[in-house]
Amino acid sequence: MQLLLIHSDYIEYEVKKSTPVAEKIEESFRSGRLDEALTAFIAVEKVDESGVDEVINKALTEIRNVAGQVKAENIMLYPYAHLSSDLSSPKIAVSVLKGIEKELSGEFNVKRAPFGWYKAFRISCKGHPLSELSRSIVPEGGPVSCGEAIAVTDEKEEVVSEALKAESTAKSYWHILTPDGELHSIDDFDFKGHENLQKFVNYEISKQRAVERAPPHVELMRRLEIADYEPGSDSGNMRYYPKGRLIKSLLENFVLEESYKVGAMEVETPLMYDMEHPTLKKYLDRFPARQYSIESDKRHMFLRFAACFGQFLMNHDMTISYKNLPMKMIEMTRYSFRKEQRGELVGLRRLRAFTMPDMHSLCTDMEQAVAQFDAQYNMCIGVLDKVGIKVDDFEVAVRFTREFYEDNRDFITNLAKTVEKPVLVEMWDTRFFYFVLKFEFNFVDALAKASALSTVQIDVENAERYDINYIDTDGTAKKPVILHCSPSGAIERCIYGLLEKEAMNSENGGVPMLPLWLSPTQVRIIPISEKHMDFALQVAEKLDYRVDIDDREDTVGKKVREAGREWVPYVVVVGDKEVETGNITVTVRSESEPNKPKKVQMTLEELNARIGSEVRGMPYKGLPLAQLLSARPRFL
RNA sequence: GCCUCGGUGGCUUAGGGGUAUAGCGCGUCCUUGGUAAGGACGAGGUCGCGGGUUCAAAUCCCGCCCGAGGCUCCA
Repeated sequence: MQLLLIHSDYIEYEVKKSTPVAEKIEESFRSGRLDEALTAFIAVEKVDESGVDEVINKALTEIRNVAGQVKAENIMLYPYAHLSSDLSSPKIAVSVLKGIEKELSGEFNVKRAPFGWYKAFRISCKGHPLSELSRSIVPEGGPVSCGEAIAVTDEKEEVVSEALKAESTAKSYWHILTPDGELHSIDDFDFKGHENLQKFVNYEISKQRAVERAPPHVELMRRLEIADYEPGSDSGNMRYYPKGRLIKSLLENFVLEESYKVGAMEVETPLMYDMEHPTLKKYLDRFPARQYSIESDKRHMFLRFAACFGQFLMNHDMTISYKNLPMKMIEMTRYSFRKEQRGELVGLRRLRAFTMPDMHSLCTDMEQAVAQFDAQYNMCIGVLDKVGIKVDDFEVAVRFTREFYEDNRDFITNLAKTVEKPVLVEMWDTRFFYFVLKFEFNFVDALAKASALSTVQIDVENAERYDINYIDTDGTAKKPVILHCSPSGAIERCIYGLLEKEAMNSENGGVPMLPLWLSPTQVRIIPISEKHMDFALQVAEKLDYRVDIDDREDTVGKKVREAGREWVPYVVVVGDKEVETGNITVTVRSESEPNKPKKVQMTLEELNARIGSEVRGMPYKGLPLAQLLSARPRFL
């Protein structure tokens, strides 16, 4: 069903001429008018025939919902065939319209325009934000658009699909699940000791999102010369300075390495796709709004918003045996593009072009998929932990259908046990999305805003849609269950999380810094005067990590201050004393307090060993900028 | 789409009918300094764009563009 809702000052109609399918009407029915009315233009479609009652119920939910929001007491039901090119039989259509009319007539003043007549009508749309809305309603089990294919591993409101439309009609049951397996209602749950979860719940359910200042990471990303807005591009497309590029690159490599460890094959797929491709066309014809589109000669392309497209199309062409399953594929999408609305973009939190690891696992059946889900849940915890975002820094949301829960109760409980804290649960009576089970780890920032990082979903639809098969033991082709997984979430969002975390740390009287393996400068050497430069160079030579030298003509005090502002983890001042002994005094940022630097005497070997043990197993790259600070340009 | 605020040298910013502050940064020089900003001098701006009012507009008025935040919305 296609539903177009117009909140109007008035709507009036008058029948002109009957069509062959016209319903018989009384004289009084030939014209009608309602003032201050919500008009529902309705086209009943072929697919609705498979679930008439359900479609009626969904339509009622929509209409009641909107009528409530705009405070309309009068409702005009107006059959409007032109909203769809695939109409139901007239008989069904009339029964649906009458069904809706009957249900609404108790609560509202309802009129229904006659079906099957050419009618003249006049309407005066109010023009406020809620005054014009359209909805598509599809019965469960009916064909759905291929759009869910592109569904997303990044965050809930970006899940792209028919399912999203259905979301407004989907009834969500919210709970808090504690590690003991108890499902608590949100209202009764005592959030003492779980303040972040409270914030997350407020954000997610109560939609408390107002905030009075810019997020702290925006200033930090610029001051630390990580990333910046690029006025020459579209909003939400950032530029990354050398330090930011280093951090991103290390994070990207790290997530890829972790994926290789669990057996994922890295692939690369195109950034743009043809809108006319048969598998994608239907979806894109219907919902052209959210992606960048590109005219290329005569072809009309769009930019991907995840790697699902490319990988599923690749899977479709592959020959896959049950012996190959579970089969994992990953791509570090640089970039995924989503044309988010202007006002939704913020710093590194929400972008229009972002880097997201997107891994898909093909599994033989639900049992294997659930086992994989469990393994990947734990993998995601480990990945974020090493990135520097600990279990305490995020809140877990688990979303599933009631049916899945009843079949897998212990499994779900175990998810809360694993993180040893209560998690937010969203449960649906019926499956509106392409997945039956999903989790996300949500970072709650300095302003109590939540955003999803890692996520895994069990997808039970797209193997069918993309016609992806594997050959089972008996020689027949079967459809796999597919897991979507973003082990870390968007890379930019990890950086945002780290910066926000340190901003909070700083506000609480801590000394902010990035994890050592991500710090652009790991050791800063400050020679006291020019005559100590030789020694400084020797020290730099003997250290194995990213070491730079502040050789600028400034006072020692100023250089120390600047090293602090850059969050340099180890600062070494060298002068006559060091030249004499050959040993160094190191200011250790991680053990310092504001205005109370922690200084430790050590040898170069000891410093090397100390850094080595802290960054063991993590990716490494050399300095992203000149070693001598005097040779570095300023980026802002 | 709506609301608020903003657009002045590379950055941050003051001011506001008579073409303009200051700090940082940058350059030159002095200082060769031991853990959170040493000093002096200098270069650098048609005050977002277009129109209007005026003897005179960066300043007032109108329109537009761009940015930040919020709201709303979001296949």
